[in-house]
Amino acid sequence: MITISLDSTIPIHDQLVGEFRRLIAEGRLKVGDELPPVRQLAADLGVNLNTVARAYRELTEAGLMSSGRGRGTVLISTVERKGQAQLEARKRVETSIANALADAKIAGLSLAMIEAIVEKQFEKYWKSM
Amino acid sequence: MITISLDSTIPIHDQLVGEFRRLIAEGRLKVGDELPPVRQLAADLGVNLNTVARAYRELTEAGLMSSGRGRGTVLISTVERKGQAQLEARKRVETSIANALADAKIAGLSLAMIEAIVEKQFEKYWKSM
DNA sequence: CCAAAAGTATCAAAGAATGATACATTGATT
DNA sequence: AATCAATGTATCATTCTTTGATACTTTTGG
Repeated sequence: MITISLDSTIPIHDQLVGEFRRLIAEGRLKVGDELPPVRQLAADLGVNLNTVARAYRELTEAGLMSSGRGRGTVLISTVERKGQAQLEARKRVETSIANALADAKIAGLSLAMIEAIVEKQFEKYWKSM
Repeated sequence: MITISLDSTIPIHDQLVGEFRRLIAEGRLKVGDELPPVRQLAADLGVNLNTVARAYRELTEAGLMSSGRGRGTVLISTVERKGQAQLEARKRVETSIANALADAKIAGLSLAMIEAIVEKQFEKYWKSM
């Protein structure tokens, strides 16, 4: 369900945050669902428990999860509409899309193929709504 | 023409590579165009010349630029269709798009707004072709 | 009430990014 | 041809980030 790349240049905790946000956006994680304990997920992935804990902390600070000693970590929201966060999100998404499309174009992918990729992702997140 | 954020979590040399790839994809950098000397761009941006040099080196290793002492750095290609690079690019683009859309959805952006953002970027790169 | 399980805190170690400085090569000017 | 300025490159130090090892605290279940 969660996959990471140990030899990627992007930090593991960032990858983990991305994976969980993906699961949330896909609707495969619902409010009330419990996340695996940090030790268990860390062991499964072969990383340190602090790395997983950091990901959980960032998700918690984003208002998506709630963590507590002994209690575990649970999803409490699937959206973070924190006031002006939407404006920042807009810019962030814009540059992410721009970078991805530039990457694709320079790699020589055809316009049709790129459109297919984008369409596929849209359907993944908004098909059943 | 090139803008970076000094307090972003993403490394400056990565930002620079992204900026140049964007300029290439937009068609604002053409084959034969010379890039600014590392010292000049570094001074303009307020960073170390090694940071710029590293970005140039990565772009050179990608087959897009050609650098040499005394000569400077020049754009030699706008595409890198290195055999199996397209397959890797496909995956990379797919996860980039997935992450961006998940980010947007969780931030509470409307589907219409996200579609507008994506459409705008497509036009930027493929309008005049 | 106790023990197991969970997240948290602290500190060390490893690695990456950035900076300071010196070097080597090219090209233009004379 | 000689020289010099301009350019990328190499080397090393420094700072910051990430990751790891370990101990601590809190909750829950029996």
